[in-house]
Parts: sequence; structure tokens; C-alpha cells
Amino acid sequence: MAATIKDIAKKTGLGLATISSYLNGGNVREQNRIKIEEAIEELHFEVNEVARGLKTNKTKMIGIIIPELNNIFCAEIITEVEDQLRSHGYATLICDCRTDERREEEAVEFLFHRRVDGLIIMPSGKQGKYLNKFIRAGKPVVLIDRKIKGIECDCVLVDNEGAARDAVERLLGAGHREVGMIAGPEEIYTAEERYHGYCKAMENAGIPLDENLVVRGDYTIEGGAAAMKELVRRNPDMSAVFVSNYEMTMGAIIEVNELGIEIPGQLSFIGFDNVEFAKASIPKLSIVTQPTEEIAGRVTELMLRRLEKAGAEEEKETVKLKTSFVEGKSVV
Amino acid sequence: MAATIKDIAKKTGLGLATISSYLNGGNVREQNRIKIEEAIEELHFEVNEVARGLKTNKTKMIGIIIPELNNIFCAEIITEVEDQLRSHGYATLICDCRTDERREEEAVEFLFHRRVDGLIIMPSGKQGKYLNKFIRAGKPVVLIDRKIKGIECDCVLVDNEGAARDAVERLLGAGHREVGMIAGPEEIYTAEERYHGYCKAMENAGIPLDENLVVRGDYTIEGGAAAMKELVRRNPDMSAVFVSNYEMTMGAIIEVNELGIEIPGQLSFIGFDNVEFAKASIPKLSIVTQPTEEIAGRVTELMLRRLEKAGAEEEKETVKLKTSFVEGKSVV
DNA sequence: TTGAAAGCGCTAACAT
DNA sequence: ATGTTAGCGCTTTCAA
Repeated sequence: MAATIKDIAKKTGLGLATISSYLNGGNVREQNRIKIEEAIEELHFEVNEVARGLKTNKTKMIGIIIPELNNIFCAEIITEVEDQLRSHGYATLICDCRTDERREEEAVEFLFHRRVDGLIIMPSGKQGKYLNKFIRAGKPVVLIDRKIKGIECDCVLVDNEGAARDAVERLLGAGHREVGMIAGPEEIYTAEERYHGYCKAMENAGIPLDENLVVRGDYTIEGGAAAMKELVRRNPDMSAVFVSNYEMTMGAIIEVNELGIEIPGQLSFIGFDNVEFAKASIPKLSIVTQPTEEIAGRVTELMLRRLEKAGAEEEKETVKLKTSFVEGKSVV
Repeated sequence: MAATIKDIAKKTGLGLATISSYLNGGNVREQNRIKIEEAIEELHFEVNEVARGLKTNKTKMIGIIIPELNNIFCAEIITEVEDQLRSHGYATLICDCRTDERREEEAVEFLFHRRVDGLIIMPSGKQGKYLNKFIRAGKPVVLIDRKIKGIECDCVLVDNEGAARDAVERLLGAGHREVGMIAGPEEIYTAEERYHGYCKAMENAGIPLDENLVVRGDYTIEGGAAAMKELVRRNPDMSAVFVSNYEMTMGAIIEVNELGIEIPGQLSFIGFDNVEFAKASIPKLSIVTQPTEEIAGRVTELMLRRLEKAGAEEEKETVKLKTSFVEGKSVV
């Protein structure tokens, strides 16, 4: 059996409190410190975080709920958050809810039972009643990518509308009038924001909205390819296109190659996310990129702040981050 | 404060043991069952898994250590494993160690302190001494994708050598003699296995190995593109190529487009993993695919079996899974 | 079937 | 600085 502090106490002849104090960075006489360290070494003692958690009512675990681990945007953020939390001693319990609201709610329950100290969630559902459980329990909740009405918590968002508008304005600025868009599913909030950005840009330029110029894809590679095909079929004169997520960007590029359309000669192109792919493409793609590292950084920062007494009472924050634009050779 | 079983006991007038028994599926008189359920409902009682874990010495948590969450092969497996474990009541603690052996060891420590019941690991290092800690503690360890000498535990592997040999043989079977390969880094064990598969196939066909025909990439998109370029430069007569991971497959395809090489007319092509990308490509790519779902299934199955008393003593297993070949239009 | 009591390994008051 | 003690919320003998 693994050694406990009792064993250390016995071995050293010291009291439990002294050992505990040592373990938690308290003051211990030099000579005792040495004794304790020897005993720890000898007995291979390791703190039992479970017992500690029971006592302190802190598990040093953070729950993370995401729609799809299998999605580069999510994965990049999670990787970073997990890393940072771990370096602060927090373990990360990840639940992938497959973009399913029911599963999402189950995951919230699951994590609550496990008494995680806080919850980070990229919500699939537009409802978030079940999050109140955490909030009532005084446990911090940080939302990523999407705000939920009526839930009092911190949020880290991206300016999706601005990003899309900016991208489209670049195309308009290059003289294009027939600018197409491959949009995402209506149910996805951020997809709608990007669509609105497109509309705004066209509106501001005084170009009446032509619904033929917008095709919705399902955020997959194949969906992007299909949408591209449809877009070209409907709009023979379209001279530029904006694609609004990574997977569809890849699909669209594949379809463009298939159709033998030359970028940027025949078609100017702005894609989304994944710098690597953009750089590796021929010609290099101009893309909108979301600041995944910054998102992750802000999320952990907020979470850690709330977890410390000091931060708990401060007013909730909503951070809205700017996207970047990576210039390639795909717009002319 | 959250309700405890004491509160339930008080409310119902029953003893702690009865409540506990109810909670754990024991026999409770119908009439008491109802009383308990009412009390639970009323007080919003939820079992504290931490306390339970302290008592039972089981945390119902499984640690997972992977080299890179940001890698589609890992992400697919993890998603599936997490899902299955959760449906069996196990939480998953994921640690991404960035393909760094030092970080990997830290993660093992971290998870051990947290008293996870078992460990699933896709090892970065070739050494695994630190895993013995788990094994000594009687906690099951399951290795994915890579075996480690001297570590007594279950393994779920993929027949990488066979997969590569098979792919290359298909190219040879189609009449190609100058078959190139984009291989992975030497340090990566599975990359070497794939390289050996290539060598075997060539050898068996009686074709002397030409080192010009093998270029190593670093498993990234850009690395794949660069390797492809180099391969073509070195071997103007090469008529077929085998690329040995997903990211490099994508890069190679991009470069092929750039160079204006026509697949399969000028170059036959077999890639690796990611069916979606293969399907979306033009022409559809023939690829080797790893059975991520099956890997995940076997891993969870092994883990769950070991976690039950019954399975703990059985002899350790090494499962070697076959890859599949998805026929596209890229070989002729 | 149910209750009483002990104890998992730790922390935190409190006393010294 | 250190020891004593109680108790976190649960499970698990043992008796009844």
C-alpha cells in the first residue's frame, strides 16, 4: 500500500500537522525538514490528492466541454488550455459532446458530480440553464466562442462578424462586385455571425444582396467542395469568394482544382483558419485566422483568476478578440 | 452547501448504511426507497465522487497521455475512448505532452498523484521506466501504437510495416518500378516500421533499394510538400509514390498540384489516413487507413477488463490491428 | 433489511 | 514551530 502522512509522522516522530505544513510550504525547522524528506524518499510517499480534495473541497480539476475534439479549432484551444492549467496544478477533464445538446447536458452533470472546481465550455446548445448549477455552487464558468443569454459568467469570444466583414471588404476593395460566400449551418451561432458580416460588407458597398451568391455548407471538407461547385454553377460571373471555416476552405480548394479554376486569375479567394494549410496551398491562400492561442490564454487567465478568492467576486467579463488576416497570393 | 447522505439520513430517519446501500444498488425496502428518493429530490443531493473515491480507493478516472492532441490520428482515437469510458462512468484526464519525453514523464507523475485508476498512453519516449510505477501499484496500463520493451502491459498496435508493404506492393503490382516514398522522422517508431514495409516490398520484388527514392519529411503539411518537391527533383522518372502519414499526404498533394503533375496519369499516388480528405481530393486518393475506431474500442475494452478484478490477473495482451486500404482513382 | 461506528488520507483549528 | 484533535462525505464491517 502507498505510504500516507501517518507513516511519515510515525517514521519521523513528528505530528501530522507538521508533515502537512511541510507539504503545503509552511515553516518547518531545518532539521525536521530533512527528516521528513528522508522519510518521504524512503517510503515513496506521494500526496493523495483525492483525500486532499475531500478535505479542502477543491479537486484541482477543471471540466472542459467541447462540441468536437476532432476539429482543429477546438483541438488547438484545448491543447493550449490543458497545458496552461496543468502547469498551475489543475487537471483537465475533457468531454466531447459531439455537438449534441443532450450529451452536453449530461457532460455538465457528469463533471458536476466529479466536483470539478470550474467549467470551461464551448456550448453547442443555445440554452444553458444547466450551467446555473455551477454558478449557484459558486464555481466559475467560462464560455468560449459563444455567449448564452441569462448565464452570468465570463466569455471569450471572437469578432466573427467583423472578421467576415473585413474579409469581404478586402475582396470588394480589390474591385470585385460578384462576391460569393460559403456559409456555415444556420444553427451554428458563429456561422450566422460570419454570414452577417458578409451581408454588412455588401450592404455598405451598396451592393444588393443576391442570395444566389451564398451557399451554405455543413462545415465539412466535402460540404465545402459541394458548396463551391454549386456556387460556381449558379454564378458564372462570380469573381471572388469567401469561405467561412477551415474544413470547407479545404473542400473548396479541392473543388476549385477539380473545376480547373485558376486562383487568383479567375477567382479571388479568402479562406478561414489553419495557417499551415494556407501556407502549403498553391498559391498561398489569404485567410482569416482566429487567435486560438490568445483565446486559450484569456480563458485560462479568467479561470485561474476566478478560482482565487480575490477574483471570484469581480464582475464577469466578456472578452472579444480580433481575428487576424494572413495575406497570401489568392486575392487580386 | 451541497447535501450529503447525512442530510438524507436525517430527513428520512434512516441510517447512513441504508442510504449508501440504496445509492449502490443494494436492497432497500420499497417504502424506504421512496422516502430516500423524495429526500434526494428535495435536497438536490448528488453523490460526492471524491469522498467515494477516497473510501474505495478508486477514482473512476483514467489518465490518457498522447503526443499531440492536435493530430487527427490521436484526436480520433481519444474522442472515441473518452466517449466509451464516460459511458462506463469513467472520467478521462487527458495530458498532451507535445511529443516531449520529459513532459511525458511529468504527466505520468501528475496522473499518478491524482490516483487515476488506469493509464492509457501513446508513448513518445522509447523508455518507459516511469510506467512501472503504475504497474507496481497494480494499476492497468494500456499502450497505444507502440510497444515498449520491458514494460508488462497491454498494447494495441497497428501493423504499420504490413500496411506500407501492402501499399507499395499495389504500386508494384500496377507495373511501377520507380516507386518513391515520403517517410517520417527516424525517431518515430511507427514511421520506421512504415519505412521497413517499403523496403521489404521493394526487396521482395527484386528491386534494389535506391535511396534517392526515399525522402524523409517531418510529418507536417509543409514537410510533405517539401519532400514531394525534392523527390520529383531527384527522380524525374519516378512513376509512383507512397506517402506515409496524413499531414504529409496533404502537403504532397498540394505540391503535386503546384508542379502541375497529373495524378494518376503522370504519377500514381497512395496516401495515408483521413478518408475525408481522400474522398474530397481530385481524383479521389487511394489511401491506407488506420482503424482508429477499432483501436479505440480495443483500448477501452482492455482497460475496462483490467479494471474489473477478474481481468486483472490475466496475461497481458498485445493486439495488432490490420489497416485498411481505401481504393481511389489515384493509382493506375 | 437496517443501524452504529470506524476509518479512508488529508487539512485546519486550536492548544502548546 | 509542532502536536492533538476533529471532521470532510462516503463505504463497509459488524450486529441487531
